[in-house]
Amino acid sequence: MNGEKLIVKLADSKKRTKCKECPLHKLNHLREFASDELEFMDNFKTGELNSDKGSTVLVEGSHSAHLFTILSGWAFRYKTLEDGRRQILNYVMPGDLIGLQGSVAGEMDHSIEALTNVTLCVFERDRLMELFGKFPDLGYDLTWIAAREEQILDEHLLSVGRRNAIERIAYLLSFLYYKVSVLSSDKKEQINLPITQQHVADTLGLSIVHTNKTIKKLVDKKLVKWLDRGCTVENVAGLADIAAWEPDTKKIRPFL
Amino acid sequence: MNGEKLIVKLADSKKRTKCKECPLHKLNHLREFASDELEFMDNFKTGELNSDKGSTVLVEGSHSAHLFTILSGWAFRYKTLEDGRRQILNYVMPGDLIGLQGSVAGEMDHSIEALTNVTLCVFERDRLMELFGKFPDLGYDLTWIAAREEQILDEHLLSVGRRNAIERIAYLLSFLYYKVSVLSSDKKEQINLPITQQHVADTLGLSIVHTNKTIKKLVDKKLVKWLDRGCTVENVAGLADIAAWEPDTKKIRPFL
DNA sequence: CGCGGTGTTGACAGGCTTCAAGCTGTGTGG
DNA sequence: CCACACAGCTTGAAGCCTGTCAACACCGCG
Repeated sequence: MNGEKLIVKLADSKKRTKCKECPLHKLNHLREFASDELEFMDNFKTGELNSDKGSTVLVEGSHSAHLFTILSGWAFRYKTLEDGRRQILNYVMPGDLIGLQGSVAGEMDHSIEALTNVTLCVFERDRLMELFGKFPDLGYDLTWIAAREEQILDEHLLSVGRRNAIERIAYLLSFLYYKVSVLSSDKKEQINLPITQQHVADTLGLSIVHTNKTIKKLVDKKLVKWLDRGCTVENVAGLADIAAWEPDTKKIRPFL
Repeated sequence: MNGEKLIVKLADSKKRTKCKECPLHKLNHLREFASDELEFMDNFKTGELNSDKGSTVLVEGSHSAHLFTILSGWAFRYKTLEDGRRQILNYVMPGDLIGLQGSVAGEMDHSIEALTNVTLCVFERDRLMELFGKFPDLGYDLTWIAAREEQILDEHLLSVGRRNAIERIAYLLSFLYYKVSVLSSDKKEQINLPITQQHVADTLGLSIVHTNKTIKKLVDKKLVKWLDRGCTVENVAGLADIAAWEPDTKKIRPFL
């Protein structure tokens, strides 16, 4: 459990990037916008937000009036029990939407913490109905996004419920590898995951000690390397094999 | 794991209930439809389907062209690993929607099995875009439903990842209790859950033996009774207390 | 320099799984 | 009407996977 800072600052509004110039559009796994959609989004967007590494972006129980899309950086969603036991639910990175539950259910039932410095795109939830009314395609995309998140949670639940320690870790690392890999255009580049072993443990329902010893087995098999505060995947296929898991290869996905 | 029958039969079309006369509207936790919405839904609905207890309603990997709402009966969503280990993801009962993932992602990534005899309402997924176009409110509801399911999966993941055996079982039984309780108007009636200990084990990532021994502890504390193929909850508050869980008390929810 | 976050390792305990056997009730067929 | 099979529930024993406790090494940082 990290010492939780609540440092969230509004970015200089002058630095606000126009949706038209959104760097995420360069990524070829995200669907294209029609020009009127883009115009609406630019208006729907009310600003940007920066969160420092380690800070809490959204707190469980808050009544946030916002929706966010990650522009840069990593974060993770998590819940805790009264006595402090923490369960990481999923990881979010550029192009991912957060806060939909708060917008729809009225209250966040999980928190979000920044793994690295993070820049967020802020949307007004009050205008969500307008989005559904004027741009049915975007409304459909929102449902798509929610259903996709559900699919991922299904897979995580299968892992935590039925895979053993080494299978779980192999699953998580290959899952994250594939999730990040679509974000970098340079395929040669080594992919580094900015997580600690504590994060792995809290994602998979394991203790930190056992996680450490199990990761060591994967390192010995030369499937991954563990560096300071992070790991690099050396053999994804080997990992996916241990986990008996195959990634979703569908390319294009919607985003807001 | 049950011997899987694949008996799914189309109900006699004469028996089709009009959406206007849908028995689910009597339930006061479901939101009301506007009359034009109701008319559209009646048209959107293409028929009804009956599934026998124990049969598989939807199979992982299938490209179903349908969406379903449960009219009566219980079922559960699950995934399996190659070697047969099974993880139950969630339970569905009257008013719940299934098949959204198949509609949105193109392919089901989990299966659904009937716990009791089940009657389903069938919708054409081809007309989903029409729904979003003509009835933004219904589109919003769909997103709401998907986000709500996500919320439940978050809670399950927390349980399986971080709660111990007795907490997990206490959580699951009180969760199911609250989920069913809104369905019966008669509050005095004892609530019976038509699941076996094997289902409990497969939902919570436990072995059947340990599940049995842990349930015995709850029975000894007079929190539940276990009957033949099912259990009755005697003290929900006691269960929720063990699990350190509080149910979502929000009343009204959308449905299709 | 000292401190806190992170990773590493060993010893030990215990929660949970596996194996195995038996019990009960229900349904089916001769 | 009884034999038999089968599904679900119980119970005991043995052992492993995983958690807890404890100590230490490393490193960046105030």
